[in-house]
Amino acid sequence: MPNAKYDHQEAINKATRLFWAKGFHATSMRNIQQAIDMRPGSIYATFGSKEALFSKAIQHYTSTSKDRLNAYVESSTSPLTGLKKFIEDSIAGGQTSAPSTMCMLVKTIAELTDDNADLLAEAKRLLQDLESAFADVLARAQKMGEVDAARSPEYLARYLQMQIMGLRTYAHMQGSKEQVMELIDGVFHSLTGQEHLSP
Amino acid sequence: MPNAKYDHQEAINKATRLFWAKGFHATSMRNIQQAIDMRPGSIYATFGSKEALFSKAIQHYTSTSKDRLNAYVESSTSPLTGLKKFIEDSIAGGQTSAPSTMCMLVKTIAELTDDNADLLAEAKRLLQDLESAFADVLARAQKMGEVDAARSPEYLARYLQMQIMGLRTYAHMQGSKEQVMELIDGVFHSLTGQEHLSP
DNA sequence: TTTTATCTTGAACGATCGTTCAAGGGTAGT
DNA sequence: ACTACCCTTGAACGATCGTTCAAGATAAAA
Repeated sequence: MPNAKYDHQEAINKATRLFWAKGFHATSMRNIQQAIDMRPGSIYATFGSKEALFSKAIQHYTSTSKDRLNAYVESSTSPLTGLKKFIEDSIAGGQTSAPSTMCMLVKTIAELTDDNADLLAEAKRLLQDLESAFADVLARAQKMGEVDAARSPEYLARYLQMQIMGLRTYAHMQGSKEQVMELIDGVFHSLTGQEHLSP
Repeated sequence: MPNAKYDHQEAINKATRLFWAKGFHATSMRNIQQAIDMRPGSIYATFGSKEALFSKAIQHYTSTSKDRLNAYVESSTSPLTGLKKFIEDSIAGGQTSAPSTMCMLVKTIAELTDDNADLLAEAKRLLQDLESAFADVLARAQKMGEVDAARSPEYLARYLQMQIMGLRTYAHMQGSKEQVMELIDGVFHSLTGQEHLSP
C-alpha cells in the first residue's frame, strides 16, 4: 500500500467499539464514517460492505477476548482465579472502559435474524470458539484439582458460558455492582462445589 | 367504538410475536401493517407510534409470561417443580411455538440504546417485575422446605433471573436440546443444594 | 518532470424508513 | 332518507438508509 493514509487495524478497532455499543442496525454507515474518519468510498474499497465490516468487528472482538482471557490465566496463581478475574473484569470493566458490559456476540445473536444469516452463523461460531477456550482453561483447572474432574471440560465450559451470558446481561439490566459481584461468587461456588454440578 | 373493525388485543398479540422474533429495529412498520392487517392511518390513530406499540408489546409479553408462570406453579405439586416446568417450557417451547427461545425483554435491552431511552428503561423495569414474581414463588418454595431458607428470596430470585437469561440465550445459540436440558438440571441442583448458593 | 498506480473524496442514487392527512366508507341515531 | 360521527384508507412526505462512482489527490517509478 504505497498510498495508505488510514490505519485499517485502528479503524476496525473503533468500528468494533461502535458496533458493540449500538448494535448492527442502530449503527449507520454514517456513524462509522465519523468514528473512523473515512469517507464511504474508502470504507467500501477497504471492507466491501457493512456486513463485511461487522464480520471483521466480531472477529476482532473474539480475538481480543481470547487474548484477555489467556493473559489473566497466565498471570494468575491458578487457572480458576484467572478465569474469575477475567469475568469480573468483563463485567466491572477495568481501565479499558468497555462499550457495554454485555458480550458483543450475545448482543449480536440477540439482534440479528435470518435476514443476516451469515453474520448470525458466524457469531454463533465465534461463541463456540470462546467456549472451547473456556474448556481449555477448565481442563487445566481440573488437573490442578480446582474443579471437579468427574465432569467433562466440555460440559463445564458449556455451563460456564451460559453463566457468563447471564451474568453480563444481568449486569447490563441492573445497576448494583455489589449484587452482581455477589452473583459471580455464587457462580464460582457452584463451579468448585463438586456435588452440585452433575445433573 | 361504534365502528371498530379491528380487534386491538389480537393486533397487539400479533405485533408482539413479530417484534419478539425480529427485534425493534429490524421490524418495520410495513411489516407490522402486513402482520396485523391494518393500514398506517389506523395503526397510528390507535397506538400513536412505533415506540408506543412496542411498549404495548413488551407489556403484553410480560403479562403473559407472569400468567404462564403462575399457571405452572398452581398446577404443579410444588412451587419449585412448577418453576422448572415454566423454564423448560420457555426454552423447549410447548405447543405455543414461541417466536424465539430468547426472552423478549433480554433481546430488547440487548438491542436498544439511549436513542430509545424510554423503551429501554421500561424493559428493565418489566424484567424487575418478573424477578419479583420469581421471588414470590421462591418464598413459597422456602416455606415448603424446597429451597435453602438461609438466603433471601430476593437474592434467590436475582440468581434465578440471571440463570434464565443465560439458559435461554444459550439455547438460542446452540441447537442441542439435550445439552440445554442438562444445563437446566444443573441450575436446579445448584438452587436446591443449600451449601453452594451462598457467596 | 512526467507517468503510473493507488487511494481518497463527496455528491448522488434508489430504496426504505416512520409518519401524516385529506378523502372515503360504514354504522347509529333521528 | 338524512345527518353526525367514527374509523379506515392509501398516497405521499421528508429523512435517512447502504452503496456507487467519476473525479481529484498523492506518492512511487521512470
